[in-house]
Amino acid sequence: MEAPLILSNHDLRNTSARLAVLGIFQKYTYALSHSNIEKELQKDFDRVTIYRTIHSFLDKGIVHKVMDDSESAKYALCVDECSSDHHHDNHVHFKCSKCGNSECLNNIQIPLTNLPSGYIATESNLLIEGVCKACS
Amino acid sequence: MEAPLILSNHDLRNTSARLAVLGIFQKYTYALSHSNIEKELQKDFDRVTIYRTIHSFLDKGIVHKVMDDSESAKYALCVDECSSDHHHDNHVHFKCSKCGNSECLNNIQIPLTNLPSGYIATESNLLIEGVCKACS
DNA sequence: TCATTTATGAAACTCTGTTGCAATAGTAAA
DNA sequence: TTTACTATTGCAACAGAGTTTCATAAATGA
Ligand SMILES: [Mn+2]
Ligand SMILES: [Mn+2]
Ligand SMILES: [Zn+2]
Ligand SMILES: [Zn+2]
Repeated sequence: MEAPLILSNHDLRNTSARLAVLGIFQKYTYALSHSNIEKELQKDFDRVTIYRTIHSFLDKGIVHKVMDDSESAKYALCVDECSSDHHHDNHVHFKCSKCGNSECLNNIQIPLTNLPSGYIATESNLLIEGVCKACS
Repeated sequence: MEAPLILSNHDLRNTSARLAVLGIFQKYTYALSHSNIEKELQKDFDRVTIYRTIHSFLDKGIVHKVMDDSESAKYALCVDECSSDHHHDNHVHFKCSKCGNSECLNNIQIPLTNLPSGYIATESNLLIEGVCKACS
């Protein structure tokens, strides 16, 4: 979908910072951190603006957080129709130990796990590490 | 096992900082961050010493990193015989959204997942969020 | 006890992320 | 198109996590 339409569909104003950041997310197939995005941007937006842009995308369901054992948070585009109310990101994340990239395996569901009695699951998050298709 | 023995078994010198930090890990059933440990310590050790202590425990296989969507890294004692060479921590981690604690469910194995061709898994990490036994 | 090696404390630093506030830009209605 | 309103931006200042360097202190084994 076109970036300006994505923004208005998610009740966000069409600003140049948001269009630029969204364009970068669309360009890459793996999860990006704040610093990845900052380096990739042509025009210099303020660091804080980039943080706020990521937050608004997260809040409106344009991106989701990708867990990773790295120090800084990473984010990737949501594929399904996500909204402020609900994220549909029950897929597996794969981190390649060669290239370091984390990607969403959108077609692979996280298996249900039998928990001990007394534990109630509401969300789950599976990160698999290894070697990705491009690196193997 | 006694703390001094654990240290020498893992080729670490018996220092007061390490004994104190190890004692704190043994006291809690959930994963701890650097700042959790710092607050819990009676004697004031330097922040850097605590960081270095955690690193040496991680390196020698006394603790393992516990993934969590929180900002700072958390660590918990290894149960099996872990070493510098290999961590045996293929268990599930459970984060309670009420108390905020992350614990190791050492008896629950992470299920194997069918990856697309070209992907090779070497490690996996499953974080389940919900309500823990104590809070439910 | 002594020599050697490893650990610690202190200071300075980097990187990530947040907050408050004044200036600016987007939007929808006139 | 112009206006008015509100959301967004840039800037500065801040807080927290984690690292590096180096001189001093403590642990270990001889
Ligand atoms: Mn994803
Ligand atoms: Mn664990
Ligand atoms: Zn790769
Ligand atoms: Zn709980």
